[in-house]
Amino acid sequence: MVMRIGDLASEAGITTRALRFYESQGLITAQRAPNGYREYDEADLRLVREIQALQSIGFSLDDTRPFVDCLRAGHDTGDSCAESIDAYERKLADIDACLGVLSARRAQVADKLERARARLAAGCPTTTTSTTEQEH
Amino acid sequence: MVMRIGDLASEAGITTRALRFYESQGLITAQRAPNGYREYDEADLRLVREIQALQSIGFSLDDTRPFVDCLRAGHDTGDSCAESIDAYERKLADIDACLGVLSARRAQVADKLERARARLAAGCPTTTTSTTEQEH
DNA sequence: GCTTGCCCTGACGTGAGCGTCAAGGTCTAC
DNA sequence: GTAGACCTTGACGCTCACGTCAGGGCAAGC
Repeated sequence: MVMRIGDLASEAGITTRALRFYESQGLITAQRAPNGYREYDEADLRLVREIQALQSIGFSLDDTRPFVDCLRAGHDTGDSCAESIDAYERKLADIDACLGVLSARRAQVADKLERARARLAAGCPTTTTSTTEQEH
Repeated sequence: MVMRIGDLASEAGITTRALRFYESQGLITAQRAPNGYREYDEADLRLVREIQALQSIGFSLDDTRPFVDCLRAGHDTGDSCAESIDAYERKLADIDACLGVLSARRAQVADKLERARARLAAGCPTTTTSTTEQEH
């Protein structure tokens, strides 16, 4: 089942521009028809779907490389290779690090918000003009 | 205490380029000496410190605007104004949304990792060549 | 006068993942 | 033969917060 770039794009729910970009990044390749048109098959569709699935859970295109390589090496799933497992672990570590940073930030922002609200509720003066002037 | 851009930069632990950028974004302003040099005072240092503090907890430069405006309006702290409180709340919501997405991703990646490992440990064939061939 | 060190503006580069022209070739149907 | 739908490459645009030149002015010490 030979597809042209537009066919593959609509099958995968992606743009042709994205497909050409993946090719420029070495993630996918294409046969060429005599007229220069790119030609793809189901294996390519699988690759693109793998890329999409990984992207949707936070993988960058570069992160998907081991999975793509694994599939292209003939494995049934992109994560049947040790490199893919490693990539999962690294991503998990990245996410955990990110979660840690975000949680810390959340706490700081929540704290600042609470204090600011408290000051507001207490009617604290927000400008340091002299008190005697204010009472005049 | 008049400072030139290099002085303010080293006081704030920032680059002169960053200061000029803040100015280009309308966050800070500077007096000009007759020779064209920018001149700053302690109030400007406060502004920059506020910007830095907010940046460090995840605020974009644009997000810091209400705080900067609040300080410039004469308030003692950048978060003495209602707009700043709003900004805190929006940021908190952003962070929570981000935390939600990240947690979901974490779960998905962890799940995929676990399954992939299980397949590996179970010695599942990773390529679908015919079984008879494999047993030959 | 010359070096040194500060300052100025303007403008391009960075990274990610494409979007969006521009200018053209190809194939099919009418 | 021509309209329309597809394809090609190339190149700039976008976000963000600056980094990093390039090319030049200003001020002080020797």
